[in-house]
Amino acid sequence: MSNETPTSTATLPDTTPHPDDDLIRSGRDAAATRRALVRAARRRFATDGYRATTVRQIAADAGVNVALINRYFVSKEGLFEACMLRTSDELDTQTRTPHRPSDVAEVIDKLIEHVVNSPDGDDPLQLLLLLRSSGDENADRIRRRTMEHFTRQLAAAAGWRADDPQTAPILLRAQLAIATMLGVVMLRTSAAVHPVASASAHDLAEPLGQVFRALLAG
Amino acid sequence: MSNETPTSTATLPDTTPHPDDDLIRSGRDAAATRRALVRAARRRFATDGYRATTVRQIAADAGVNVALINRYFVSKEGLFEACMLRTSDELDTQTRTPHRPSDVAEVIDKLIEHVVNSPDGDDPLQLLLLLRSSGDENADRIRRRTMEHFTRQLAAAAGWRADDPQTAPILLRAQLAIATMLGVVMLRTSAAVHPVASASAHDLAEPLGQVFRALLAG
DNA sequence: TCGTGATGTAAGCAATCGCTGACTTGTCGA
DNA sequence: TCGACAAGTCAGCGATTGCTTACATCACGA
Repeated sequence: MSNETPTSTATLPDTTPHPDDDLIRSGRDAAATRRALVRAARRRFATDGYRATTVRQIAADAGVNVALINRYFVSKEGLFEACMLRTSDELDTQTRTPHRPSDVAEVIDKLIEHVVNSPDGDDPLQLLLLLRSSGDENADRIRRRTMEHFTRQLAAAAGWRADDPQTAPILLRAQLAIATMLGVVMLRTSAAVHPVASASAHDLAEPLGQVFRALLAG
Repeated sequence: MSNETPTSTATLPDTTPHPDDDLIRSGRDAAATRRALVRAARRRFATDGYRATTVRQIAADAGVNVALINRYFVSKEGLFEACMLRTSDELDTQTRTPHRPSDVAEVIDKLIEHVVNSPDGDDPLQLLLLLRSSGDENADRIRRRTMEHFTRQLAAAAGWRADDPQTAPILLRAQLAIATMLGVVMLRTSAAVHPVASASAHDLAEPLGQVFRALLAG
C-alpha cells in the first residue's frame, strides 16, 4: 500500500489560478478543491472500487483535509455520485457525433482509440468507473442511464432508429460492443492479464476493428 | 439486503451424507462446512466484490458460525484464495477440450452458453470472480494464472501453438474473446444494463457467435 | 461408560471506517 | 482597519470490520 504523499510542491505559494491544477493545490479556492477531490476520487474509485477506497486516501491524494469531502459532497456516496455525473458529462460530449451521423467507421476508430489508451490513459478510467457500484440507488441509476445513453448514441451511428422496431437488434449489438470495450479495459487495467495487458495499440487495432465491424457494420 | 436465513430444514436430523448439500447443512461435518463456506463466499465475492462482502454475511449465508471461517481458512483472504482455487479447478475441467482439438465451432458454442446463462446461472459467477481482486498477492497470482491458462486453452482450439511464434496473434485474439465474455456477463449481472441484461439467449447467440468467429475462426 | 479430540458457539477486542462539531485561518468589502 | 463569512483544520465519536479467545457440545474408541 504505497501511500504516496506529495513530498515537494506542497508549500510553494502558488496563488496563480492555474486552470488545470487538479491534484496538489494551495488552498482557499472551493471550486478548485471540489475539482481536485472529484479527480482524485474518480481515479481511486475506478481502479480500486468503491468500498476499497477510503475518504482519507482521496483527501490525501487531493492534498485536502478529509472533512471537506463531507462539507462539499455531504457523504462518500455523494462524492461517488459527483464522479458519476462528471464522467457521464464528459462521456457525453466526447462521444457525441458532431456533424455526420451514421459514419460507422469513424466511430469505430474512436472506440478503438479509447480502449488502446488503457491502462495509462485517463479516459479508460471513466469507463471503469461505470462498472463500479457503491450500492447507492442514485449513483446506480446515473450509471445505468449513462450506459444506456452511450449505447443509444453508438447504435444511432450504426443505423438504429428509436421509432423503427426493426432496428432494435442494432441496439443490442451496440451494447455488446460496449461490453467488449469494458472487458478489454478491465483486463488491461485492473486485472493486468497478459498478453492483452502488454499488447500495443497496433496489436489491438486489427482484431478490435473486426469485432466492432462484425457488430456494427452491415 | 435480503438476509435469507434458512427457515425450515434447519432442525431436521439429517445425518445422511448427501453429496451436494452446500448451503444450509446440519453440523458436525467439517468438509461439508468448508464447501458451504466456499460456495456462499464465491457468490458474495463475485456479485458484491471482496471488500463489500463481510465474513458475517458469508457465515450467515452458509448457516455457519463466523469463527469457522478463520478456523478453516485462516483469514478472509484465505477464503477468497480458496474460492479462486476452486473456480480455477472447475473452469479447467469445464473448458478442457476432451477429445477433438481445434474444433472451434464447438468451443464457441460453449462460450456462448456460458454467457447466456447469466445472470441467473452459477457458471457466470465463476467468471465474475476472476475480475474481483482482494489486493492479496497470492489470490491475484492465482487469478492471473487461471485467466492466462484459460486463454491458452481457448487459443489452442483456434490453432495456436506454443512453439510457433507465427500463431502468437491467436493468443491475443482468444483473450479478446474472453474479455468480451467478461464484459457481457458484467453488464448482465452486476450492472444490469438494458437491453443486454434482459436479452434472451436467442437474441445473444447470433451477434456473440459473429464476434467469436471473427476473433477465433479463420 | 468415560475421556479425548474434533466441531461448533458466544462474546469481545483492536483497528479502521465514515462522519461530525468546534475551532482556526485566510479573504475581502465597507 | 476591522468585522463577517467562507475555507480549511483538528480531534474524536459511534459503528462496523476481521479476527481471537475461552467455552460448550458432539462423535467415537478403549
